[in-house]
Amino acid sequence: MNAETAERIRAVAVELGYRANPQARALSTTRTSMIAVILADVTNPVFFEVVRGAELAAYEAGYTMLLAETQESAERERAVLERALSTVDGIVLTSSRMSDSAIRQIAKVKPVIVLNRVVTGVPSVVTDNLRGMRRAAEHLGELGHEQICYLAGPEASWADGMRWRSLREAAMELELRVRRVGPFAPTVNGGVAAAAEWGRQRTTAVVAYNDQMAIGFMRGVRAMGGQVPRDVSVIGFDNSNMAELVTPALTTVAAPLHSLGVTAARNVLAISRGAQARATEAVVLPTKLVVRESTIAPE
Amino acid sequence: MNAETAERIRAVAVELGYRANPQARALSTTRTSMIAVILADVTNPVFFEVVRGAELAAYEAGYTMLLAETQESAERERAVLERALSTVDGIVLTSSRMSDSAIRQIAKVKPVIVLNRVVTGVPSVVTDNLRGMRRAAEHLGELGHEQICYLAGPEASWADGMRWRSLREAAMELELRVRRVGPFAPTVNGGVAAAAEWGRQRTTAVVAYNDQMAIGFMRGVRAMGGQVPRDVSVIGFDNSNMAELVTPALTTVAAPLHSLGVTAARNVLAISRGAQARATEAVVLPTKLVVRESTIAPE
DNA sequence: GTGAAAGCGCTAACAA
DNA sequence: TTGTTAGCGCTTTCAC
Repeated sequence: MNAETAERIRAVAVELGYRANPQARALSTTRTSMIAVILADVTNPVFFEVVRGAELAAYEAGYTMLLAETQESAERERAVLERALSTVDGIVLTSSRMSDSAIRQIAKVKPVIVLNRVVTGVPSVVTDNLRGMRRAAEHLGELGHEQICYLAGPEASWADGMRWRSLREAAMELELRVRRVGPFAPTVNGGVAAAAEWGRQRTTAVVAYNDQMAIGFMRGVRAMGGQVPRDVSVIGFDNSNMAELVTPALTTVAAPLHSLGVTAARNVLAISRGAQARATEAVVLPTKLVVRESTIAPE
Repeated sequence: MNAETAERIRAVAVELGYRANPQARALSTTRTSMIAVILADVTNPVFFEVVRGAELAAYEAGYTMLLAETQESAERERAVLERALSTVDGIVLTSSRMSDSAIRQIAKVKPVIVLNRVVTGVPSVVTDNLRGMRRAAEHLGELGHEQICYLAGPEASWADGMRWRSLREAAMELELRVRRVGPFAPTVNGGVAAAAEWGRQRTTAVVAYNDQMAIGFMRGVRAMGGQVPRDVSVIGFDNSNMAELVTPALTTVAAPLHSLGVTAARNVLAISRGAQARATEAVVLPTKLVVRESTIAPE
């Protein structure tokens, strides 16, 4: 058949509204052109850009994104994974509640990329927590603060552990004192609770596990009659869209949310197409400190 | 085969990690147990709860949700739909950019539910804009305002048309004066632009197309040296999670975001299972006015 | 290069 | 009831 007739056939096909049946194709090729993104909470602004990035990367590669929310429930995460597993060509796991070994198990069956967490043997994409926290500490140091209180996020969170350790190390080098309160839920309400805790032994500066907590903290301080940044400087983490809408606008470590999503999706696609995963090496994406109104020099 | 052996087989099956292949099943049944949710902008807080509701309803019914973002591009919407169409059992269309007839076309091929828009012949689920706007007008009237400025959203938006008309009617009955400025983009920046426009002929009260615009408006007013609510009362629409985080906290008409998502998903599933769609009747979900700090009596 | 046929893993219709 | 078989619509292999 020559190229011209092929073209004509194609033309008639679209005219007739013919669409290849993806299920039939999938059945013989075992590839569905779909990837799954699993996350704990669609409501968390941190994920917006991640989801958008992943969807964009998928779209560009001709893939469709399937999104499932686990509502922070391990049981639901299993159920969701169970369902998606045989339907997709790869999985992006965000804020998973599962154990490392459970994740490795899944990774044996389908390509998996873990986001913001390191699981040995499974490729991952993470934020550069280390340098992010370092910049936060430097900023505070430059302003003249001498003591920092870290508002910890969820206990089991890999990212929380990294952030706290990074902050502590940076503080040590810069000769700042740090302490840690928590753990708290990584939400606005968690931040409010953290404010109460902080109130019992105040510091002139606070670094929160994430923006949501930082925002809650500011609110808590205000409820206690205090004022940010006059009474306490606060730094968040993520630079979610909330950060600049809040008053005072939040100084925060900007995580590369969009890139995180794009990179994760691309990598999972690459692996599913047979690329050799440089398994052990996590891809580390850079952060940057965004200084806004919530940090000033102490009195 | 008796029930007992059936059970044993089942047991062995899970032990062996057997999973029915969904593609093969879909091929013979023509049902995939997936629904698609199409939206313009994952980043818009209005959709969080909608998406969550839809995902929840899907999950409970044993379905998986496929999410696609159109980035406000009609072309992308087509492409996305093209891809999803033969992969899902039903489609929830949110903030579609397509024409009514294009939507009807799709609805012929697969069950479709339209959200926050009425397309004759296609079942839809909408917010009760009428009573919502009426409550907003009443609230302002009770406070003693006599003139209201409506900050219009996107021109082509069905919801914008409804909201403006509803507000105007309510105002007329309550003997308030209203005018309309815009259209503006339904975003924070759109609201900032609206503030400039409003500044040329001020009113003591403003009702915005949505929360995002209301927030942008407040910011714009502040940038112009004004203060909310002292200089102008403002009411948003949606009660997205931003509304209570902003300072001053935003008075807003709460749209039933979660129910919208749940209802849409359930209905599309029902139709796909053969339920007779009460085609023409849109399901209208109730709103409620949430009074916070951004509205007070005029001076 | 072109065409025919087998088979992907399931469901449903049909015999037994 | 139980067992058998014919497809679902594609891809791929294999013979021509």
